[in-house]
Amino acid sequence: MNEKHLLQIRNSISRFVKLDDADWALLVPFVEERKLARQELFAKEGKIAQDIGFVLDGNMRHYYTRDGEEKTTYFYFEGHFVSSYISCITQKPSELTIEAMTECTLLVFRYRDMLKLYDLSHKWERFGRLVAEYLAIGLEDRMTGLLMLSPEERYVQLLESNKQKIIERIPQHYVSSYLGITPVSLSRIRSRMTKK
Amino acid sequence: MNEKHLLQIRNSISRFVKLDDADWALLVPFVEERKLARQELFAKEGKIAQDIGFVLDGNMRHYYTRDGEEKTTYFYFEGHFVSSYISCITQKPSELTIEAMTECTLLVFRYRDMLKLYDLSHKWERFGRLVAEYLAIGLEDRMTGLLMLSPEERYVQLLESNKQKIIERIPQHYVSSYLGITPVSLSRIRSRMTKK
DNA sequence: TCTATTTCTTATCTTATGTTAACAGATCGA
DNA sequence: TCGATCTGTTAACATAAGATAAGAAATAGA
Repeated sequence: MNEKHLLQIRNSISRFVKLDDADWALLVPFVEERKLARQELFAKEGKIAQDIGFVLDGNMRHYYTRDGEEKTTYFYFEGHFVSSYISCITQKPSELTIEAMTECTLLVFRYRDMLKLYDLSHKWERFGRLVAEYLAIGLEDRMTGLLMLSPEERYVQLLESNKQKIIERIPQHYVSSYLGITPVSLSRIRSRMTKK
Repeated sequence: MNEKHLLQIRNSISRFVKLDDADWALLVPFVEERKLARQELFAKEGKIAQDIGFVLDGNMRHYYTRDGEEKTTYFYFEGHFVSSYISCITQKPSELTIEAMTECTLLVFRYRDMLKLYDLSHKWERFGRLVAEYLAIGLEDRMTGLLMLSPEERYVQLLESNKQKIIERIPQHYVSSYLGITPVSLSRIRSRMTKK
């Protein structure tokens, strides 16, 4: 196991809770490295998700399928966790699919092992709470944007946010899906904005 | 303190974690009953939220203000918790206001007391995790509806959900706000549907 | 009870979005 | 390298939503 990679995930976890070596040692045995080829899936609609990933390198997206069409609603970049988290915590079949958009390197552990840590350790339980809270904060923010802003305002908000990677590295028809509009409509919004 | 009311909140908490009497005794001293008049506020935009409420009786709504207009995005009914939760956990000023739509009876405790319980007890920490996960599940569901469904489909989904109370007891212009559309547009959707 | 306010519907007009299609340019993979 | 695929733009048309206003019905509160 690559020590440098382990250090990266440890640092990311430490943003939620301060881990001493003993806490950390509880997780390490469960972590393994995994490579995904472009277009390979990390989670699949209809299957109960088991894995939590940490992106060391590459980009991923998740999408829902509706009327045979893929609606991409989230992106994952290096240094962030990736999972069909709702499926993990509910233990119901995932409604979303997670796909590698580029070749990816991940560190992966199983959610059921995380549950063991929750049982073993108050500190890991706290980590679980803080992760869920972090997720809720992001979702709330996203939802209020959808309820209160026009598509054009949402695009401007995305431009002005700290999510430049989405604009820079993601094909536009996925970005439009993220904003809840069609690719054609996003193209028009962009063209209207440059004319001003 | 009304024992019957305490039992109600204890039962609601027990849906997340099984509490023995000792666990329960940790929270009880912090709980007090509060009445709100119609239109009285439970949380206010710009203020850091401190309180977690449990609705014993009455209806509440929360709204965001934008361009001087109130956008109502959530409702609270008897038997459910009410809070500007994001403001509590981030300790940043609330972006939303919570208002009693009818006269309300609540049980209330402070979030900072809940944080004490998190520190004291692994089991209460777990409760915090499960509550945050529950919140995330609800938000994810709401968000995907907004991204993937048309306003009309969202209205149908609401009709078919277990949220009938929203349709039955809430003025239509608040429901339209919850769906992310104008009252006029909701009225048209309803009229289109009855003609079919 | 009576009045003021709130709630809901309907109409008109404007505008943005969805849909479909055509095309050009970029990128991928053999 | 070359052809196939992917990506983004633009156009034309249909449709639905937003804005505004007017009026009817329901409700609240004195």
